[in-house]
Amino acid sequence: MKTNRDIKNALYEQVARIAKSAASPKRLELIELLCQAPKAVEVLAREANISMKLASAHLKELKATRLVEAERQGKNIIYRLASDDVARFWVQIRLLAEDRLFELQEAMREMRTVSHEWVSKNHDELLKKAKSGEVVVIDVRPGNEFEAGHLPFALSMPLAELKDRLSHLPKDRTIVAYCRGPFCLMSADAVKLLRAEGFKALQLRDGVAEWL
Amino acid sequence: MKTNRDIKNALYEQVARIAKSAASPKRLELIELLCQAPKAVEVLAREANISMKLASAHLKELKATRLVEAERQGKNIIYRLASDDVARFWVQIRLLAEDRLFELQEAMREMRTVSHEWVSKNHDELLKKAKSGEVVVIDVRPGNEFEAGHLPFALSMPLAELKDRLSHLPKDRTIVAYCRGPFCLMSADAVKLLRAEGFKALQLRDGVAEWL
DNA sequence: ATTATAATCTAACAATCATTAGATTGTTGA
DNA sequence: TCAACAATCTAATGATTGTTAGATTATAAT
Repeated sequence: MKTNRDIKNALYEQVARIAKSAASPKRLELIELLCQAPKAVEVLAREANISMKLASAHLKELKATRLVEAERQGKNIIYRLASDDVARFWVQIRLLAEDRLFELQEAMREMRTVSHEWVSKNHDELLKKAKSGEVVVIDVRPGNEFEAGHLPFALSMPLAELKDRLSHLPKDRTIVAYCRGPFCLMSADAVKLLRAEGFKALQLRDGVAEWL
Repeated sequence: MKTNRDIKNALYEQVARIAKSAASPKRLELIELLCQAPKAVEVLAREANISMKLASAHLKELKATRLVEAERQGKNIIYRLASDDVARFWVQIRLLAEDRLFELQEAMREMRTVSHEWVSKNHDELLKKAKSGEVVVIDVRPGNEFEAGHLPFALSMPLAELKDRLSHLPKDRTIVAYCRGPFCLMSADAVKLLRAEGFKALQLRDGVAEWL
C-alpha cells in the first residue's frame, strides 16, 4: 500500500524531472532557440555551437519531459516547443536568475558594450511610436524566425543582409533593433553597424518571447 | 579575450545554476515548505521526512543560488525564501509539470480520494462568499504558517487541533478547507473528518502561494 | 540499387550529485 | 566550565549525467 509519503515523493519527483530537463546550459539555449521558430537538429546544433550528436541527446531529454515535440519533414526532423508555457517558463527562469545571481548581472553588464538602449518600462510606448512611424522597428533575426512570429509593425532586416539593405532605412528617424532576447548579441551588432553608418539606432533587449 | 560564444555560455550557465538548484525533489519540497513560513532546519527536515544532515546540505545548495536566506536565532538557524519570486517560480514550474507530464496528472488523480472540491476558476467568488459569511474558510496548516500569511477571512484551524475545536464551526454553512497547496494532503484529511462529523465541507486545492 | 545526408542509438569515460557517517562548530542553560 | 542541542563540515560511497566516438537507421537524390 502506498503511504502519503510515497505519494508526495512521487509528485515532487515529477516536478523535479522538468527542472532537471532545464538544468543544463545547452538545453536552455536550445529552448531559447526554439522560442524563435521550429528548427531542425542540424540548425539547432550549429546555432548552439555543439555537435549534432550532443544536440540530439539534449533534444531527446527535452522530448522525454514533453517540453518539445519532434516531427519528421523529409530528411530533417523539426523540433518545436510543445507549448507556449515553455517559452513563458524560459523567460521566467531567466528573470529569476537575473534577479538572484549577482554573477549573471555582472556578466550582462560586461556584455553591454552598446549602451544605446531603448529604455522604457512600458512596451506600449514603443508600439505607439512604431505605429505612428515615429520610430522604425527592425527584427534582425534570420528571416524564417521573423516569419514564425514578430513584433507588430516590425520590418525583417536579418543581420547578415543588413549591410546590403541600408538604403531601405530612413536616416531621419530612430531605428530600434531587436533580436532573440537579452542573451542574444545580434541587435547589439546591428546597432553598432547602423551607428557607424550615420543612423540613429537604439537596441531593444527583449525578444518576441518576452512580449507575452 | 572573451569571444561572444564564451559570454553566451557564461550566461546560460548561470541560468542553469538556478534550474539545477531546483532539480531535486527534496529541494522543491523544501521550497514549498518555505513558501508557507520561515522555518528552522530541524523543522524542515522533519516535515520533508529527511535527515537533518541532508536537509542542511540541500539548504546550502539553495542558499548558494540565493533562492533562500538563513539567519541565526539562538540555537536555531531560520531559513526563508529570498524573494516572493521564488514562490512564484515554484508555482509556475509545478503548473508546467502538471501540464506537460501525464505521469503527474495520473499521480494527482490517484491522490484525490476526496472528490469534494471547491470548483471555481475565479477565486473572487470564494472571497465574496467568505466575506458575506455564506461559507467559512478554514486554514488547516500549523498555527505559525497561518500567522506568516493566510487567505482573507480565513480562520486558523490546524489539522491536529481540528477534532477538539469542531464546536467552533457551524453545521448549517459550507466549510472550505485549504492547506499548503495541491501536493499537501492536510485539507483532504480535514474534509474527511468534517464530513464524518456531519459538516458540509469542501476542499480548496490551492494554498497561499497559488493566490498571487 | 547505391550513395549521401540527417539524425539517432550504443557504449564508454569522466565529471558531478545525492546520501550517509563521523567529527566539528556555535549557542544556550545548568 | 560543562553538557545538550542545532546545524554544519569533511570525506567517502554509489548513482546519475554530459560528452564523445563508432555503428546504425531512415529518407532523398542519383
